[in-house]
Amino acid sequence: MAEEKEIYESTMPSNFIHDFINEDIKEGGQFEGKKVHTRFPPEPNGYLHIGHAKAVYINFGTAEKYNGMCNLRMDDTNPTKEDVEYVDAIKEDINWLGYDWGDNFYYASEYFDKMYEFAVELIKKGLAYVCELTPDEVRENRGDLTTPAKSPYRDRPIEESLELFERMKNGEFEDGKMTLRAKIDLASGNFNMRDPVIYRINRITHHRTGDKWCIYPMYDFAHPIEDAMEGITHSLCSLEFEAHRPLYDWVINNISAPAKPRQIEFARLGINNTVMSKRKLRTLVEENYVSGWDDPRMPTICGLRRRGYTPKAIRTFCDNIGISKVNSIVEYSFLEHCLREDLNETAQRVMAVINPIKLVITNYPEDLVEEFEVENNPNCPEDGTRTVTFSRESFIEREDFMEEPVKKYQRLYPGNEVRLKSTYIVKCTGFKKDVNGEVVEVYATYDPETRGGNTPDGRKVRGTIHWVDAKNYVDAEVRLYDNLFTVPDPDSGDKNFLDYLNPNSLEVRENCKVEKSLLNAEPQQRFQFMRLGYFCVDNKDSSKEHLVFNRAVSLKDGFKKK
RNA sequence: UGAGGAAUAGUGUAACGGUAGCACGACAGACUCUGACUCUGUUUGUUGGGGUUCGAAUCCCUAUUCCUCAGCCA
Repeated sequence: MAEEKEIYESTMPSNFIHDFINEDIKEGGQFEGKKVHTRFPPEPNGYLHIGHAKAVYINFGTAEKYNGMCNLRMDDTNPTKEDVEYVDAIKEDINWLGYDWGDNFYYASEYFDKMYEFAVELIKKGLAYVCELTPDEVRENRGDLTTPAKSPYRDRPIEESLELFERMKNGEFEDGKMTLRAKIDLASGNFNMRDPVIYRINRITHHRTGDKWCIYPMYDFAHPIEDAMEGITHSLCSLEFEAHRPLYDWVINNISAPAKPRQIEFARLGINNTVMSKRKLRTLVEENYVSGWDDPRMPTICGLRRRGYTPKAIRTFCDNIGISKVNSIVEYSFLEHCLREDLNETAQRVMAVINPIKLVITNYPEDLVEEFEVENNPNCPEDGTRTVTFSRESFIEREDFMEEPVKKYQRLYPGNEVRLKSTYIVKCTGFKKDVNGEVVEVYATYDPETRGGNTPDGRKVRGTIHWVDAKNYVDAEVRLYDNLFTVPDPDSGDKNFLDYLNPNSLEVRENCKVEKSLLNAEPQQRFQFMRLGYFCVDNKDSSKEHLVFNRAVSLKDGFKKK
């Protein structure tokens, strides 16, 4: 997959975050003279999806634009859900998207010692205390929108908290028995400030630190420290952390922080007809509604990759959806547009028939086989040509013949002429039906004067259809995809999102006929099947013996909609 | 009900007191050996109500709607 890596020049349009950064780095700004330093901090507990791609784009893209740096950091402060399995997958996906963190790869767990020290510092300053409330009791004492919280342990003497915290660390108390809480403001309208828990006891083997720790810091305490330790200037995150910013700043301002990063929040990405939450994606995988995290219908990065998406298409998508603080839902068709735009430039054209029916040219010699040169990409003459063979019998799409044509139909029907792409003009003379009344063969005659598909007499032939020589083809399996969900927003409404699953999101065509040139196709290679769409060689199931193609996206069809 | 955010064409996003623009979509046409691509044109918008100003999407007031927060998740 390394060959997919490209160097991009920054095309990132400006946005409100860049406005803030410009203020910060100019003369007199809080980061004057400093290099812009961002970070992308996924928790290694699942696979990255297109929503993460936006966050990756914003953090890495911003650093790139300002000639700064972006760290990749695994935010592994809660071993309960985390696993190394995800670390490598996350790295691969970010890399594939075209971003490079260089040596700046970190784990939040690297800072556990430092975080412990900072916690002790807070206790010593009288800004944190050990609390013995159970989770239920904490909830009961939290108060509500108008009444303040209660915390019976908040006046515990500093020395006592210091001792208890150390004993917490040493494993003297059972899980959940005690927490360390920051002493802030029990009456705050912002619940995050009502003496938030910053350390909990949790005896779980951590995938990095093993059993060294039985206490783990909470996100709100850990994250600002992680950022400060790495010299992050701008900590860019999504909107739901807005209410956490006062706490983020409180931590930074009350410990001996080596740096004072600035948190800026942006709206996360929503796309219609799919779901984006890790929990729901996990459900789809674990309950076998899809074949895995990389099922081509999934909005995961690995799913999109397998489907045939390109890093460039995803980056263009991010460039064009913009960055703001408005919660919005982007249309899935816009993502598809970005893919078509890229693949139209780069994908080689080939002919494939995914719903075959036999076409017999009755006046063509039985044993003649002709060769024709076909352009690989008419929009890109420098991509050259390839040779295809043509003989008396070909496969064409069933949809390209109609016994009784509908209005404006310009393909094959009795008496009508079409061009077989690059070869001859043929005229439909008849067809054969089986006992069920199903058309099984179409007959036509060809006009030898039109070799190459030209009309020396200047007559207009409206339709051009693709075909595959019945003497020279390869069988293939083609997988066609539709939206995973039938409604724009499966999350809304009273029903479970699973109730909106599209039963027809996957259609497998086993008996497809493709050009022989496709025998040399590599996994993940993308093509335009003429008139059908852009297809990608499946990176798991395809082999020389059994070719499998995924349709990444169809071509726009100006006919159907009329 | 407390706190914090946000409202610009169907969708997304600009305009930072001075002509509401761009992209996608839709529609119409041109071109075409892909009913694709490309090209041309059309369509549709500042949440409501007040105010300040020569001038308001932008500033002020007010109303409305939507989002986030009461995990020992991140």
